[in-house]
Amino acid sequence: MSSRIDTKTKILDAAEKLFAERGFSETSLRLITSKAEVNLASVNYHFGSKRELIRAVLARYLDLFMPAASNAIAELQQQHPHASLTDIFSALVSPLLTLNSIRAGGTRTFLQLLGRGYIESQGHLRWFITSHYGEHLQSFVTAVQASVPTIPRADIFWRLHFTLGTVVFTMASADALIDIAAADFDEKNNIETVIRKVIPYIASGVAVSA
Amino acid sequence: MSSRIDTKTKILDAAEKLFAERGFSETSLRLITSKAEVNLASVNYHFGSKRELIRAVLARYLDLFMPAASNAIAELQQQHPHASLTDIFSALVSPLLTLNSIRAGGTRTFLQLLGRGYIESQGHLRWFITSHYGEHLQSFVTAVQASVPTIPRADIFWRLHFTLGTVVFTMASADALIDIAAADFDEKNNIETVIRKVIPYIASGVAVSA
DNA sequence: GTCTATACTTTGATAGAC
DNA sequence: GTCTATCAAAGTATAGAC
Repeated sequence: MSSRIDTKTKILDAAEKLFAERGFSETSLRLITSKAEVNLASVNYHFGSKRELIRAVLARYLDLFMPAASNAIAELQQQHPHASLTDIFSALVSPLLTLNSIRAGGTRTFLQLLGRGYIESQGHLRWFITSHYGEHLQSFVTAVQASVPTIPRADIFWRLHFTLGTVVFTMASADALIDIAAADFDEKNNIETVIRKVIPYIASGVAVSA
Repeated sequence: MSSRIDTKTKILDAAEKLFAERGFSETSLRLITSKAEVNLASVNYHFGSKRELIRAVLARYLDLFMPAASNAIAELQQQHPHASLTDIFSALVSPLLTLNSIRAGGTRTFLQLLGRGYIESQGHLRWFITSHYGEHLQSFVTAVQASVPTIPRADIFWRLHFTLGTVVFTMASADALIDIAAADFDEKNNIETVIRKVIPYIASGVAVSA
């Protein structure tokens, strides 16, 4: 019985599925609460607003992914003190794919939500992530800096944001791109093959000598 | 007197300014029509819907930029039959900056609108652009393919979409990034310096041998 | 052909009873 | 914690004036 799950979780589960499928603005609270079989007003009671609900949906994934990611970076640095950029980016793949064991399609859902959220939210999500997961992010940035010591810090700042854009945009439109690649080039892709394609692109861009 | 401008243009001017400042979903039609000093219903009369208005605002820029861009590519290919990827991307800078002569801050406004629109619109804008400006896009893709003949077509497809993500996301958040770079690295940037930073990144990523 | 007044529908949010 | 009722704001649609 789904009624054994508490209301808050029922809302999060329904919202996550609908947000990933339809985007945030196209998903009404009434649709979420009807799918979740809870009362409309319970969203406001448990989360305060739709914006906070979006954050909460993402936080469930970020709370798993961020520590796993910075652990993976730390392990990499222990075993390979001079890890390459490609090594660093590749180290994030396993924590990403682990999300599939939490929920079916977890990796895809998380990256789509992150992509859509990062842009639709007009900077609110950027603030939320940097303030809540700043330490994890910093360990990643430090690892990148160590791997390309000749690149000025300011350049690394810009290029990591270029990289964020590449990843976030690609993941937000991953379904459409996979369909197009299948139709035009007869390629069978999934979220993991797309991740594997993007790593050489971003590693090359971050390391380029201007 | 602003009343000498026709209603359609008054709506487009007001909408463009507000969309670039606040984003699409944060800008109501009532705000647009009150700034434009026209009746609310005139948006529906002239454009049919808010979505169509967004398209029309972008189309004013795309109608200028797309032919200018494909002309610039054609000229480059005549003068440098073996132009590099960096040459090709750099050739787009001048058409972009020309938009500043149409309207103050035209380049910045266009790229922000394109960035925000491309993601918020859930694929509708992708369809609109490829169907209305497909020939111009194709001449660009062909030039890229010629400059990196050893890269498979499918890889170029993916990497050009990675590039689109990089550019679109960066431009959509350009104001915030410029502010952060000023605070953290004492850098003074504007939209042109950001464009100059992104070119080596994307040129390197598209050309990388996987 | 254009424009305006007005009303319809959906949405996020909230107050108050239980 | 949950529910009903209700609100204000937003996108949309239409009838009718000019």
